[in-house]
Amino acid sequence: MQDLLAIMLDRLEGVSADDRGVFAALIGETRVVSTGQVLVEEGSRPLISMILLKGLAGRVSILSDGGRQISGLNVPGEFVDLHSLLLGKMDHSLVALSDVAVAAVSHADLRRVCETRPHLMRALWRETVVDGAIQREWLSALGRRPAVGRLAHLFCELYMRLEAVGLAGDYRFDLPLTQSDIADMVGISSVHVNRTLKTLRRQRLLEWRGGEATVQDWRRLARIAQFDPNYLETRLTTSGVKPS
Amino acid sequence: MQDLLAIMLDRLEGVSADDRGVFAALIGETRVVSTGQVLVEEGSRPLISMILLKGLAGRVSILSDGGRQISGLNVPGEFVDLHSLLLGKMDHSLVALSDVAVAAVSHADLRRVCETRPHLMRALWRETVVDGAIQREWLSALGRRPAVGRLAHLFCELYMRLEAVGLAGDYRFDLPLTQSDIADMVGISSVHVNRTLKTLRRQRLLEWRGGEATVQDWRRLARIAQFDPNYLETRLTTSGVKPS
DNA sequence: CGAATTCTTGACTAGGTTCAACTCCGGTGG
DNA sequence: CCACCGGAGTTGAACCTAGTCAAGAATTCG
Repeated sequence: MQDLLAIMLDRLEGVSADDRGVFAALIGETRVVSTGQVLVEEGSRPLISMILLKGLAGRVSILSDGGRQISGLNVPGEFVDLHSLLLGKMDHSLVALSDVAVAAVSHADLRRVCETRPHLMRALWRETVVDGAIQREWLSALGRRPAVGRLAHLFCELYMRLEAVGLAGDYRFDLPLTQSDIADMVGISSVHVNRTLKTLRRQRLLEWRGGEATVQDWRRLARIAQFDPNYLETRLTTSGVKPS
Repeated sequence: MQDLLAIMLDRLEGVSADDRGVFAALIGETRVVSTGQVLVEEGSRPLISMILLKGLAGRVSILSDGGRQISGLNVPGEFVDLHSLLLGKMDHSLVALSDVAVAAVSHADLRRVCETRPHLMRALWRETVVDGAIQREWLSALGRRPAVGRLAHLFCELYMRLEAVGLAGDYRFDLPLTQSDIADMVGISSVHVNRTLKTLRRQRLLEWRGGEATVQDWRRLARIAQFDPNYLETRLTTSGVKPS
């Protein structure tokens, strides 16, 4: 968990060791939250932002007809709600999709430090912008890919993001979510997620059982997904090997 | 067009008159671009960012199967590609969806000014974050709303965004796009856009002909859209009346 | 005025939803 | 230790929303 903080710090681009130290000193208490709990409530006005150290957190919007959309997923080493530093009210909730650990940074501290450390501010800005790039890719998935493509794409993306922080390798990673969670990310029904996973399994592209996912054929999976890692590359510069 | 620059400057939050002046001085030549032309190419590494002064610009991603997704739309008074200041390669293209005018700001200038003017940098950061909030809302639309809801939502959003910069009022606004453009924004086929618009027209909720849109019944349209303006509010503080 | 988009509509198809039942699993308490 | 419980996963059948293909009407543009 501590190494994830290190990875996160390491990823801040163009920040001097000095600035990095100052930022590291702002990171507060670690909090552990269990599956299903709300980290930040829609409509609230947070005074802190959180760095995810363990588990998976999702951005959840509830529509007025009861529909649930998960508009983003965070993996360890990422800020979950850095944007709340700039925005007033939260336009969505943040929910622990698995058991989670987070570290808090107060907005007051962040603001103060940003005043005098432009490179640090820039690096934080960049984090939110990378987030945006991922969101755009999700938009293309929801708008223009069929169910198989959406699932395939999600698994490709998750593999690369987790691999970049050392939580995946050898085409395997933990994914302690329910099929309903996935359904709400890719915008299809949970029943259809189930059926679609079955076809991926039958084609020996992807296994996902007991919370562990295995990509059996990256090449073909990426093709079905129309996966182009370009949008992630920016964040993967610290990473080692990437799948081809 | 000049007033749009003024509006844009005015919207930068928490920026002193001094900083505002410095920023205004960076704004360069105006360029006019006609419908369908590419403003920024996917894969390029821009050295400038552009402020939209007139017309509509779209973020366009082309999938490897030829599908087109428009993952965002800019209205006058917004930066179209401010995020390119932080990211390396463009992960999508920017296209003039109508005849357009843009003003350029060089990245070198922006970087220089950001070094010494944290409040200005913060305001720019905020612009990109508001952009992200809109993207999230689009995600919910694509993931969890049926075709009518998506169209209704898009028209509600556009009305409010245009109204905020004085380009809409009295429930009318110019929308010089094709039905295909809309189709690629909301992730349905253009044929279905056509049919869906027809039902909205028949229900006397929305008219859109000859490039001009009229919301005939805001209340009901917003209900169908499950439109909650919360996510835009942040940007509407400068605006006058808002629809109820 | 002619050509090219764009819009409109119909008929058919396909992908995904819904509802409902049944299974599988981990946990919990008797 | 086992019986029970609840949540998650699996499957089938009927239905429906939206996609595709194709052709004709209406606009726009040169």
